[in-house]
Amino acid sequence: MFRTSNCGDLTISNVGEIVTLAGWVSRIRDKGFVLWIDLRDRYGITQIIFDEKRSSIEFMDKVRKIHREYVIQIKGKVIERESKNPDIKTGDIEILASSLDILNESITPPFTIENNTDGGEELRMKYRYLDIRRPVIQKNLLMRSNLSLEIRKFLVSKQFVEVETPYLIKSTPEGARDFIVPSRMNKGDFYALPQSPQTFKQLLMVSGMDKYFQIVKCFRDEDLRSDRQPEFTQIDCEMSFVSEDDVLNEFEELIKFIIKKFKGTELNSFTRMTYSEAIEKYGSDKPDIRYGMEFGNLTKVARGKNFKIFDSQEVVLGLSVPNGANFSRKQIDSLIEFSKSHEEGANGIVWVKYNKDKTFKSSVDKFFNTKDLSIWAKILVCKPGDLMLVISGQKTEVYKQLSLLRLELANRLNLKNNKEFAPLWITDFPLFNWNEEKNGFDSVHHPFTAPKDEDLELLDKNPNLVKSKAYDLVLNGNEIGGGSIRIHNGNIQRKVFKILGLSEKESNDQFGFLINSFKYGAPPHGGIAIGFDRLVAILNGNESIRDFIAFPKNNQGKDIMLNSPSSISKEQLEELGLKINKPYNK
RNA sequence: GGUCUGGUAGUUCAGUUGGUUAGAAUACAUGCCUGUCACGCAUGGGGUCGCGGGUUCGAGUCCCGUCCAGACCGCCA
Repeated sequence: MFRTSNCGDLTISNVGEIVTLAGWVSRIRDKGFVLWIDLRDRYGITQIIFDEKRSSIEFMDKVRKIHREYVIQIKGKVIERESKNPDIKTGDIEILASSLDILNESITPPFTIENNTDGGEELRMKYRYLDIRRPVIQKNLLMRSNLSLEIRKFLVSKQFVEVETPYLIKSTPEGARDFIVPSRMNKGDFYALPQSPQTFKQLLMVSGMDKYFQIVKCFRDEDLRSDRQPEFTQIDCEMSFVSEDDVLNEFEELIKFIIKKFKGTELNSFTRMTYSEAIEKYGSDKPDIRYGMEFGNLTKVARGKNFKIFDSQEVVLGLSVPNGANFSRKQIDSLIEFSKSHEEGANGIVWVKYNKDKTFKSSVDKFFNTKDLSIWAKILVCKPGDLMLVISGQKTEVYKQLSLLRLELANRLNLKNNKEFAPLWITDFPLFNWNEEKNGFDSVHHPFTAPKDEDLELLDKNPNLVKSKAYDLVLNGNEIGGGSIRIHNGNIQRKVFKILGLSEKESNDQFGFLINSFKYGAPPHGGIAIGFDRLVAILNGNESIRDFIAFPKNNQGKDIMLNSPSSISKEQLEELGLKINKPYNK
């Protein structure tokens, strides 16, 4: 038997027992007369003691051959420590070793295997198997495992059925780029990896599966971010005979259940906000509502006061910074600098301090008197002691700029509370947006999203104004899920494809199977997909998802441990009927 | 595709206006240490300053190119 206990097991109640432990050598503290080893495994750390008085000299010599990350097996007696360590679970005891086996040696690891490692990102990824030895990463993966288990339990209790859908599917030019897989048996043809199991889950509804879910890998060949990987995991769900409210309620319950289970927090009903409301108030379709600073529209009241900049611009928007009146000139300048530094940066920011003594001090005192500024303060819900920041310009740009400024302020003022969870539903997205480049409409969500019933007529007249039955789930300023009620009527589906610029032939080639299926009695249906990686990360107060994925890829989509992607042999290429263009043929 | 930041010891970083033998911490090795737990103390080894070119009497430092990494924009139905 390799071990009778693990390194997190033993406590004061085990004193006197003879035990065998196995694990990795985390730390060695050699005091000469006595030597301690911190033995580590997934379950914890147990201190092993080797003592000159109680062990032979030969044994001590053997012990001194051990180094960090050696895999050792220890037999010994559990004893109570003379000086205890209250910081760890096993801190009251130690093992007085009587025998030692070195199961495997280790060269010196390239970085320290500790929660506060000295290793940089790249090195950790190259030696990810060592990185995962760090308790903090193991904790993340463990949490991920538990979370997926609890989600499965919840969904199954709600009569969802997990169905696996294929990974080798058909490429469609709509939406994100596909990862492409060449077919050997059908030379010149290609599979694509799914961006999501979207069409399959809809077909499962046509099949009468009623409630489907899958915790599933999805693939998108787009550029990465700290919260975006080319392959990622979604909690993919679909339900039949449901309205928007039904889906929102069901998954609100799921998120509440998760946060209660893992964070012990009881959440109230989620805020629901239409897309246009979110833009009006926060300039973003994924606002972080943990802190206020909602926008106010000053266009009407700020114009006509001879301040030419405002008079000449489309909109004047502002927000109020809590306790901002004591900002120094330098702080305000640096905010203005920040705003300018962005690509679509603001030309300038007008600031107004609403002092504690209810006087105003502003950069536009020449143009606006106390009465004017009091009106601004009312609109921006600015209290004495706060600071108003005002931007003017072209509408969409001002919203963007002010939204960026709001996020920056939250960072600078430390307004993001990691322990707080502020979920939010965004509803009533537009169905289409205009794509200047292709001079045509794109789906905001995806082409299977149903238009609002009351907007059906607008499909023909003015697609721009059509609202959809789409919704996003936002948590602390991160989009963690999105879905919609789908089109289940072939005619409407065809019409939408047409508006998106697909010919009859193209839509039949790409989605004929789906439109056909609708002819056989498709039930009304809808669903949602929740980003599992992001959910795990955010539940742990982290916006980067890499530390919650066992083997993530880097910025360039590379796995630097495997050194992938990589070239393939001539023989493989031939077998697939592929030829690589010169510049890429290394 | 673009913008910004970085690349110096195994690792994380410092390195002034271009000027002597490129430093610190940590890791590693050796020795000491009667209760450590980020143990402590002493000693020691360890460098293609990412790579290529240029300016200069002289380049880690300045210039050009290039590669790599990270953050962001575009992109992500």
